[in-house]
Amino acid sequence: MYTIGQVSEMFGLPISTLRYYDKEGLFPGMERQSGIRKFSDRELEALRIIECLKLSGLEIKDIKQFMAWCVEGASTYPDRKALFETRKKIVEAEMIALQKTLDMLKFKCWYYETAIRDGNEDRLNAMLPDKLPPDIQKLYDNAHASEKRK
Amino acid sequence: MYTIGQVSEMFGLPISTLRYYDKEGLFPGMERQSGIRKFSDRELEALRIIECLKLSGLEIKDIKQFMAWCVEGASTYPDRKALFETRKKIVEAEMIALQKTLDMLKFKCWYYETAIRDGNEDRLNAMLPDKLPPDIQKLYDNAHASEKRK
DNA sequence: GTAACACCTAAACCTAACTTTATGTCAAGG
DNA sequence: CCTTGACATAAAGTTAGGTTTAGGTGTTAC
Repeated sequence: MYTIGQVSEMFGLPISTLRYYDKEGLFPGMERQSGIRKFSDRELEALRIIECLKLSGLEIKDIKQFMAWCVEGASTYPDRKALFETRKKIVEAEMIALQKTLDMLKFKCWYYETAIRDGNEDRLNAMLPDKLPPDIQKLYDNAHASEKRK
Repeated sequence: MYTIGQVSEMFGLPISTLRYYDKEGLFPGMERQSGIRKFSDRELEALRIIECLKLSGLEIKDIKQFMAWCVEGASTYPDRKALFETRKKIVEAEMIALQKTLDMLKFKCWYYETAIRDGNEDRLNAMLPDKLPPDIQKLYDNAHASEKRK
């Protein structure tokens, strides 16, 4: 059993955030001792899941729904599974988008490195859009690939 | 040269958003004909870059700074390069975090699939935290890996 | 016995990135 | 001529996810 201050330390989260999460219903059935919150292992595990779900882009109200399902019992297994399946698809799509973004960033790093060496962008402009060095061309093409023809 | 309505169509962005971007200084030096915005190829390219930079997590004010650097000329190449280098590092870190999140999601999908088959979580609880099937164990371990011991 | 702490609540405040609203200009069509 | 539609502005409103503030309680340290 931990106090809110201890949990704040453990997770590196402000106390105000933990209270906000509680107010939003993210710790259903958390114990209290004369008004003071008692975080048990169940709440710590909940917090770990909250951090993951937040990273995956879930909103607070959806996390609250998930926590409510957990309390409700075995009848909500399919709902919980569906939630994770949906998230998985979204995160997979996000990874692909992020890889594209990363290729754009790598290209831009090379671009400005070259511009700095040349002192201008003339040579670069002459290479664009399809006479770049092969490895750079790959980055450029991936970064500029349209989603339409997936 | 395009009107704001045409650009809105082309990029699938609301007109209000384009006007907002303009107000925030994301199209420095955009032409006007008797008050009406004229989007040239330069603004379209800017918009493409804006979309990428937004995806990479950059804020509007930083994008504005970048656009200002572009207008300023060759003396700002190092600033622009530094911006992209920083972004690159951040996105790379994000990819790793997202992979961890994805492993957690995959684990949870398996978890609830199993719970549905069993009708309860008893067998699952008995397997946790280190007697899971090997491939699942890998997901679980990666998802629960602490950042502290990187 | 009082000061320092750690906890509590309700409610106001904050920020980013838009969106909506209210009001107005201007050109073309019936 | 007058309505429709696309453009314009300034300013207010919205939403999520917190954070801050103001005021109060309860326990331990000196």
